[in-house]
Amino acid sequence: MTRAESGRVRFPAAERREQILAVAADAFAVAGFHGTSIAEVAAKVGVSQPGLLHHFPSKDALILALLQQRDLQDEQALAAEFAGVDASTREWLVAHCRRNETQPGLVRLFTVQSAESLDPAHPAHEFFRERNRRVRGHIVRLIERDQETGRLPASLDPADTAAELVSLMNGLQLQWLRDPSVDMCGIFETSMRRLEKR
Amino acid sequence: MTRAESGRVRFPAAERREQILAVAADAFAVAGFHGTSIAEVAAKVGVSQPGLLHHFPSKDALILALLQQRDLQDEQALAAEFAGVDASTREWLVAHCRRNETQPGLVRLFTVQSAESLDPAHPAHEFFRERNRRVRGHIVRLIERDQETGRLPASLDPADTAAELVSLMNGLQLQWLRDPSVDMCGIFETSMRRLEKR
DNA sequence: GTCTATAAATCGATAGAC
DNA sequence: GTCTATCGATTTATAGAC
Repeated sequence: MTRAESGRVRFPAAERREQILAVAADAFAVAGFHGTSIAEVAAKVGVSQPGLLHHFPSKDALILALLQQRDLQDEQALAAEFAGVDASTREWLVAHCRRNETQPGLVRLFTVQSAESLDPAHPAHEFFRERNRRVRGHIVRLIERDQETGRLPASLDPADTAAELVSLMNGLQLQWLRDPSVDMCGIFETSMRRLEKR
Repeated sequence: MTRAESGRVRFPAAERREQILAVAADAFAVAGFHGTSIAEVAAKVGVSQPGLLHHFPSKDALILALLQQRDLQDEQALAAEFAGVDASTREWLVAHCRRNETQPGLVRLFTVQSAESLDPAHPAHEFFRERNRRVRGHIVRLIERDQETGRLPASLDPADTAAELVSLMNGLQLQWLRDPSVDMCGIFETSMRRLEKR
């Protein structure tokens, strides 16, 4: 294995990018950013390491593109599912959870990277800061609307409750990844119904 | 900087070990296992890299010793605080939280390593599996005792509730590390009081 | 679009002197 | 208990050919 044919199996750039992102998603989800080498990703894709860097200029650019793409995809998929539906906070979050239950790889990617990115030197540090801000803001609005319609008690502090719900969801994901027998969404829904009771 | 004096500033083994563990705790908490090099830890301690490896035979041994020591220390400190006290689940867990609030470095170490150790190849994979099992088991017993004394509703499922409380605590830690303005323990206590009602 | 070749740095770990 | 020296493997990234 050295030369013979070289530059074999060419793909359109867009397609090759998707292949790389798919393999990188698994790798970063399992071993984290520093535990994954782009050479290892390239090998699994079936391309040389410089071949990979032709599509993504650096390792930092790769993981950032990966997280942004997957986050956007997931957000849009769920938004489409709830287009025009007047869902309660519980319905919306439980649906999100059920969706997560079908894609453990994606959950693991974001759980691992979320913790790793606490480091200001991590390439996705700002990405996760902003993402967290956005998610909490969204939930705050859901809660406030539920309070107006009486679906949630007015006594709840929207900001604190949003922080609690995000925390519970993130923590349950970690528990579930470590032990899949944990009823992630069942426990979350039980907790949300307790919130609804006066 | 080369030779001149060499082997300077000797320390008793026990003391040097503690110095190494202290520096390693910060490093692994910030950059994770793969993001930290033992040479970097050694330099901050003021010892050569082989000098460090004299006290811990490998990088794996270092982080494992670190996690076990810190976990044991923390567990004993809190156990001493509650010696002979008949604390409720809420009191016990909130006290744990308040203690955590005073040591963000330790919280960060365990939060980051907990996620990173989802990888079966991580040196602390089994450590965190076992630790999680133990912690949840302990909380299950606290809940069952509170149910017997009527401090918690008998309708709660102890195992699911323990998983929920551990998840909420872990998730809040992540939120708090990312944004220290989050009222980690206040939110946790509010959630626990909601559990007690009804 | 993909490769080979290689640079330049860093990694964990060992050997052996003091 | 600590060091220097060094091995061997691995890392990200670039240069340049096809």
